[in-house]
Amino acid sequence: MHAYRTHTCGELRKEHVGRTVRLSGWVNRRRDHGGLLFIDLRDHYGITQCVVEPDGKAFAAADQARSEWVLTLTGRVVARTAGTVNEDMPTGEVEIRIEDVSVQSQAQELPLPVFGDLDYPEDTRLKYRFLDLRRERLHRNITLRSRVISTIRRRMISQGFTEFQTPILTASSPEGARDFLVPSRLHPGKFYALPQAPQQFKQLIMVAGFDRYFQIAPCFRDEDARADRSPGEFYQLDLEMSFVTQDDVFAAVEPVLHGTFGEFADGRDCGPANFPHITYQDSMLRYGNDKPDLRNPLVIADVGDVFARDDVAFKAFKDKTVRAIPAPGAGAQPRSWFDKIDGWAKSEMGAAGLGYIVLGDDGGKGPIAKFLPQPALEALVAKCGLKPGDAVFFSADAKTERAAILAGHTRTRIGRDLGLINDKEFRFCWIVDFPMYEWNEDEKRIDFSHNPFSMPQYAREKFLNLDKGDKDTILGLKAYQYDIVCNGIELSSGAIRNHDPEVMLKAFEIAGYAREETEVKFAGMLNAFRYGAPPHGGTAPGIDRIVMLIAGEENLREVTMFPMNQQAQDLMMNAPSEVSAKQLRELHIRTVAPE
RNA sequence: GGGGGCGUAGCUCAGUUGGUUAGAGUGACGGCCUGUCACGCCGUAGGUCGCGGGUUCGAGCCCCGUCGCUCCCGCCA
Repeated sequence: MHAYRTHTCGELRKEHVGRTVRLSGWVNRRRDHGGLLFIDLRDHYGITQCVVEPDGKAFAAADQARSEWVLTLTGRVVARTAGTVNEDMPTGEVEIRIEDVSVQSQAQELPLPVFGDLDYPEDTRLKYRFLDLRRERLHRNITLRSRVISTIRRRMISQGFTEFQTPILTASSPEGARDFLVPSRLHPGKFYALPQAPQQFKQLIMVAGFDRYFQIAPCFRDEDARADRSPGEFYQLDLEMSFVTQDDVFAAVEPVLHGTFGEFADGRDCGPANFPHITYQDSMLRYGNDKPDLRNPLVIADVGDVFARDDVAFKAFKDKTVRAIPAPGAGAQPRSWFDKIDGWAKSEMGAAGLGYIVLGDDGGKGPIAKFLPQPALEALVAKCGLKPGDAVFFSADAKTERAAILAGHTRTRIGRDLGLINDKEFRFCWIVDFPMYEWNEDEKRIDFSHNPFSMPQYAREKFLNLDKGDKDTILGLKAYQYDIVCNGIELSSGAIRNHDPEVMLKAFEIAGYAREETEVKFAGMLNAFRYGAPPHGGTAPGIDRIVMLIAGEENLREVTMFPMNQQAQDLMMNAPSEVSAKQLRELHIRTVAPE
């Protein structure tokens, strides 16, 4: 007989009755009846009830065992009598009569119980991650993650993509997020950077003629965390294709994502196989962000012109962008509901507040209703598609973008509050036509608004002839830049790339990088483009976010095996940590305490 | 860097208007129990109420500061 097990804890059924078997696992639960001792033994595969009576020779040893001890139990499989069968367990028709107990490992009193599904504090869960991972929810999520990655690989390969690895130690690049730096021992004062994404490498792979690349790629960005943004590191399904238009990329990615979600949907509706296209501009207006949750039926309307009317005397909204967020049926909500929404906008969103109007059968009610005479109210109702019993909130700001963003948050808040969001569906869309540049008000200059390597949607000759005086034209330029969004989560960002060295130098010049500087910073890629570069493009869906959505979780930590906390610390491994003076000397590094 | 929430037993939480010795469940330990599967019953131990200061006759509760966790804003090509 094997030293540890003949079967797993999830394996035994009626047909095994009579066999002598050996199981190993953790004590999930112990029930002591004095005259009868039950031990539920758990491993990766399941749980099996084991039982021993006081006159059995194994009783004394079994009686010692406590939660989470690791035991090897040997005994005969017996059928449970009618009435003692547990129909909730796959192994519930049988149990093991314990004849021999071998203690492999003991456990101290647990800081985090494995049994049960209570919530525990995040820092405890992170410090004792190995215990949390034993619990059903995380164990299931992490296993799901593996299956999702496995199916993605299979789908990519079957579509003719080839997986390659790219360097982890590379060069820092300007633009984009803050880099993680690694000091060089051999080159004093110089640093490697961990890749924010294998962006340049995958483009070089296209220049190298490999045609269709993908990788489950680790990416590193030193930016502050969010629930859907892990601190430090995350994984992308990085992919790139040669000789493709934007539509070719869409056609390649849609079946992979839609198919993967469908495979694990478990009854949830994944929407159409071809994702609808929404322009960036439309998305900002109608949904108040560039990652709309299309499960939410609310649509924002621009109503600045209503408040600009001569017969409307509400000064606070004059000369401002005003966006209206409908709240269908909210007329039935108590006054406190409206106050709560308004208070939320003030405290959490830093807004001046949200005006609102409730539509009765005989006109509008609410703090600002009196400023709208009947014709203005009718115009508002028509624009927002309101009916009696509905309410409408207003987000107003002198800055259009601020008004739009507040409206977006409000749309989300109201959609959730009113229970309008169906959590049994996935709604995908492409956000297209992102602006190439944006105005940086703080530093009074033009910045790339997204990926600096994207191809502008503008004729080559005209683009090369742009100069500083064409600011309006430049800020109006769109790029072949697109995102995939699912249920309000940005899953993917991609572009048709700029493979023309002259256009690329010009693109950087517009964003304030001298030609010489661009030549140095992107020497490898620019140089490559001068030796025959195919038109190419791609995208990079976030693996962690895909798994999070499929698992129905709201936080990436629930689908990450060993996550860091919001302050980018690993509480289990104690990272980051101090290093020895010798290590620092070797790296030519001296630390300076913050002020 | 800024804002919101939380912090009481190993763990999950309650704790009224500021008022006697800070409670419950769970876990741990001991005892009883032959069919449980969140077993049940009895008992014992377990507390710097995150930390520091203040107000008060009196602070878990009020005020100020600080630390930790978390969510959000900034940031994230």
